[in-house]
Amino acid sequence: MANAAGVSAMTVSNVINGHPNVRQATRDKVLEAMARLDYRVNVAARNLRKGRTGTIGLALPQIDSPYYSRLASCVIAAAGRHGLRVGIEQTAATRESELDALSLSRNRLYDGLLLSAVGLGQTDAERLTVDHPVVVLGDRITGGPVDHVGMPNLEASRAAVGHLIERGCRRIVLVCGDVDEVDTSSLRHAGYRRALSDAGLPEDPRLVRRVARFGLEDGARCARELVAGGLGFDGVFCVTDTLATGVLRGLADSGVPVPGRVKVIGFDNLAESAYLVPSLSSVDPDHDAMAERAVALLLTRIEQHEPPPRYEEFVSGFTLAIRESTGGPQGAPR
Amino acid sequence: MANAAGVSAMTVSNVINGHPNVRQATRDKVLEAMARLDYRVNVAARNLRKGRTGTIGLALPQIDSPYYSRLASCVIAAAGRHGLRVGIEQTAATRESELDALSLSRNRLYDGLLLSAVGLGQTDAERLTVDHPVVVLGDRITGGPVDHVGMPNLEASRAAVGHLIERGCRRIVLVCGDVDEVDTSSLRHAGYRRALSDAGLPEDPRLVRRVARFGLEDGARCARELVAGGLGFDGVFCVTDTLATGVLRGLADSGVPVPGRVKVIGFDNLAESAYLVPSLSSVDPDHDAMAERAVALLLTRIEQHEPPPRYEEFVSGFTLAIRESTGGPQGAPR
DNA sequence: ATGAAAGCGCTAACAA
DNA sequence: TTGTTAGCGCTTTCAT
Repeated sequence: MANAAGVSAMTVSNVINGHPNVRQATRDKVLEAMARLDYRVNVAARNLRKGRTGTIGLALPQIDSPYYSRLASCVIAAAGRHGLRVGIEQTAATRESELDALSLSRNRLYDGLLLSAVGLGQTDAERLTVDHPVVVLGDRITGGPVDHVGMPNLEASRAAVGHLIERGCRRIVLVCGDVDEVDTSSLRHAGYRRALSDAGLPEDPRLVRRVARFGLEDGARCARELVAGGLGFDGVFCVTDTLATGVLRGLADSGVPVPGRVKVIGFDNLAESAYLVPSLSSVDPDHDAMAERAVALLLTRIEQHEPPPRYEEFVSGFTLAIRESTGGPQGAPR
Repeated sequence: MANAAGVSAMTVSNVINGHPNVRQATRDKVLEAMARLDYRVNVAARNLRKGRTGTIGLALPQIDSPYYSRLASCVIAAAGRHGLRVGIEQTAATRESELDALSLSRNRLYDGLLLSAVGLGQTDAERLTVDHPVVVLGDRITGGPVDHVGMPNLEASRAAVGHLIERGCRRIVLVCGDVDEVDTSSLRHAGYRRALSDAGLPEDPRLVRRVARFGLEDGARCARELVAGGLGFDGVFCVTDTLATGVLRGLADSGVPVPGRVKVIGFDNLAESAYLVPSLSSVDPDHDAMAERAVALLLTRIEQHEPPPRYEEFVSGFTLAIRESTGGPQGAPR
């Protein structure tokens, strides 16, 4: 390539990287040769030389889920704005695969890792203080010793349940996962309890329903069991929209009208939620802000390779999207 | 690293790559040193030397859609089975970005590219015969000169519409995109027409509804307009489940009972479809088979770098998932 | 069974 | 402004 343009490799490099000290005539000569030979830089060689790949890893349980695919989309967009590309690693929510994803960065496949932790817990946090940048997403690991970007779990859940109460619900079910560890379920459980106590409503532990996984089928089954159990309830707060979608279906299976007899609200505000019948009310966290912050933070850590003086903790804002499932007026968006 | 183990770099390399000619004692010595130093291979250096990255690209319009995230999931799984990783490129369905994705492989970031073509058309097919392997997915480019993996569009659409007819529908709407070019819409349009003619039903061009995009909102709007238009129809075949989900919502907005007055069937069989109210009947193509075939084919092309003697054309099988929206018995899966 | 030499294609540092 | 030198860490080839 350099020969073809009649210059040195260095000059070609300077042209490609837009360095200033190249005469226009030389630049043109190089560009012409590049076009003529259909030249492409060899990224592998550049990576080796620079010790950077320009790619960050995003480890998440499964891309094949409305929530995570949206997260991925936001992260890819944010990374693109910073000139980075994104490699996706699916961990199936297992602790082991999440640790595997870490070592991929150590292999210098990635300059840094965004880890959506589900299998790892707070006790693993120290394993994440490795020699390359890591930013943790999700609710399992917070407060260091690692940078973290998360959601306003407690406040948003409190607002969601508060909304159900405002709409007249008095016996409100919480559909969540295991609440014994610090994670999404326990934090949102805390918000649920807070909202009840705000309103002076009693807690009935039988109304806290735990599901093993956050799938559509789990929500549907849970709702059918709930109705069959004959407990009596007039509101349901689900810790994810996917669960809530399943719950709506399970309630339909059981002949329970929504929002007539039971009101339902979810969390995540998936695109699909606005188009369900009835449309699903939901907590809408600021996904874009989270992704942007996570990528920006990771990039900072990549660029200054000393260990950070202090660990960053970012929590996004949120709004409530009120729709038919809690008696809101709206059908589908027009 | 080599020094630490008291051997040459070559021996370390042989151990890492599992070459046979290493004495057990030597191997142990190396493994011990690797563990002690927490050694990781430098993938960039390996890539440079080998001229391969072990990563394939997957270019698709947007990861943030139930259909494409599922495709990605299947492809990542299939690639994993073949020891490859996957880089995802979002093209926003534009022709330009799809061509960009091509040059990323030329940069040797990827060993080959799986291109889910939406912006490119048949006339661009020749631009895809480049010096690195490409397999095209989707319905825009078929029959070479490039390898292609696709769906049984005509037969599956014919079966879907045939099913509506069996269930008593006589005036069946088709919701699709532009049918003037060869693509998903035109192929499924052909299947629709075939099913009508199979049954001796007349075609009414007013029942063919074109939408600009395949989003939830497009389906919903289309359904509302359809009802408002007062045409009279008793069945709807949508070319994607996302459109169908929107249509169900639009019909609900218009007070039209499904399946009572109108029956609806979609295409793709998304996970969500089984949990809608009513649950959505759909064509279920074999996504896993497509992904597996596409990755296997790409790998073949990567390994034998001569241009292929002939271009491969793979079409997956399909089944129909019959649910409530066409009068099927099932509610949500139990 | 192990090692030495060479070089993949690029760019940082320095020299001209 | 341009070129020279060197080396990133690995693996292919060939020698021992």
